[in-house]
Amino acid sequence: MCPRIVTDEDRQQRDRELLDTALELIQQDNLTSLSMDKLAANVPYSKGTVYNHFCSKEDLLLGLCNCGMEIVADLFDRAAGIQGSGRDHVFALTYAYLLYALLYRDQFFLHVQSKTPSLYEKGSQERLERNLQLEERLLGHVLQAVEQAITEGNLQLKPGWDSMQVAFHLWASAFGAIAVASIKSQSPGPMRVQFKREVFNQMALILDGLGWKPSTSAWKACPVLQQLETIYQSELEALEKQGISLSIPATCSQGENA
Amino acid sequence: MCPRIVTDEDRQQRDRELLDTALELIQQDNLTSLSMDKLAANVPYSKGTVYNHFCSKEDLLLGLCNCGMEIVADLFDRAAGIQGSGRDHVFALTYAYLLYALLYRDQFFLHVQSKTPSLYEKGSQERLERNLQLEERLLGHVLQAVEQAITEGNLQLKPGWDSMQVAFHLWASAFGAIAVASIKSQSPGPMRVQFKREVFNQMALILDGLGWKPSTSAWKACPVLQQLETIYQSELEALEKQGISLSIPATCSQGENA
DNA sequence: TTTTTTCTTGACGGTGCGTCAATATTGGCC
DNA sequence: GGCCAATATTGACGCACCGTCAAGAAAAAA
Repeated sequence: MCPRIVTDEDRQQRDRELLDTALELIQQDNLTSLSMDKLAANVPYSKGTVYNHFCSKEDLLLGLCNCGMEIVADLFDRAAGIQGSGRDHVFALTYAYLLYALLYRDQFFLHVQSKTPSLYEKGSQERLERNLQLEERLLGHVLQAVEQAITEGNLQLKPGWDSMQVAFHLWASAFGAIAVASIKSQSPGPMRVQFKREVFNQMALILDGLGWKPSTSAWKACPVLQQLETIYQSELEALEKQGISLSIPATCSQGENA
Repeated sequence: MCPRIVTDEDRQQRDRELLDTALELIQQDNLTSLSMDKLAANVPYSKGTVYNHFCSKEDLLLGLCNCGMEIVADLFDRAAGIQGSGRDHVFALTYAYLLYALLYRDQFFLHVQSKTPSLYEKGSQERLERNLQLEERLLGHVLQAVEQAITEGNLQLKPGWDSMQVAFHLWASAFGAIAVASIKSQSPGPMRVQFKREVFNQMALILDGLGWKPSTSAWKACPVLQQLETIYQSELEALEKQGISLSIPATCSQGENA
């Protein structure tokens, strides 16, 4: 139809088209059932052309992962816009990340896989770089919240620590809690804990451990939750359609160890 | 060779033989390169017989995951045997889990995957049950440390909390930190944090957040580390052979927020 | 020895990944 | 317009992998 004139917009647009179709296929079935042939069959291009955009299946997965990280970046951007303390912003980021994990579970776990040799060894240079960029951008939001708390005077770094370390701990802790919550709430076995609620409790524990003031109980009353339910209204509605509600923080058991 | 007499020991023994060969193949290459044909080719049985033991590839992976969990269970058993406070035991369990993740990375991540529909929907009933049993056993060790701390008087549960919740947070936090550490220390991108060391810092943060006494600095001096290096001597040597050292806790930056 | 039961085998169908020679499309040139 | 070169597209092909199953082998029973 239109060869030779693909070098710019066209290419980007078809990239998106392919990724969007792939995402649809994932949502219809699941990630493991996605195949390059299936993608090619559901798109007005042939397999060869698909391989012109993604050098391997792993590269496609990397593309989907990056797609997801862009969604998170957008959620984080909105979280950064709320009115509130550094601690409020940590809460907002956690909320956003949990929202993402519940809405896009496959892509959430792709984020881990993208760091694994089996993926990144077969991804294109271009997409790997984008992956690092996006990671940087996400971590930047966390760092910003940490530094806000420091300038507010609510957080004093312990000797030998820097903000990056703090950001790392916040990230790792949120990831762990959300991963376990996301897994446990959809797998067989005993369900002894309200996992989604515990995500926020865990962040509170970390913050308390860091000596990050004010203490946890502030979350209950503060108007951040209402702000969040406003800025994430469409995402929350999408979640409700899937039968999942996220009315956790209001009933969050609080750790009042001032 | 010997049909009809397979109903008991024979079957178990071949199960192990198959799993052991599969583990060898994984260590030679990697998890993704493992295939049922390859396994059958490296074993004195045919593919059909392999499928007599594992109803699908996913079932084999589940078997490998269980294998790994048994290793962890063994490490945890040894950790439970050390002399020390509840906090020391948490430290020891963290140490053991990190050791496991570094030595058997693929199996560590299989533990997550085993909770994902794409795996557990195709696993055999038998192996799924065993998986839950093992999970129970591992969590039991964490619970035990929590309850030891409570009876010692070092940990007082906040109102509305129970030991299971505490164990969940310890587990999720350790998992997150170790996962991120394991991933980041073997993938491209900036390396701004000594990830392995931070695993212990993160646990300290959680403990501090829980109000779990005594405060963190105790780890540095306590004789637990020496005990650990004794009971995990062979594992540490195996790790060194791979060029990874685990001399972290001694230089662990301590959070002294009593 | 023969029959029956149990276990093993590997060839086969179906699917997925990635390649590449053949084909189609377009821009430039005469 | 007609022709050439450069580029994009196609889908059939080779290879690997998963899971099955009819045919066959081995042991126990008769």
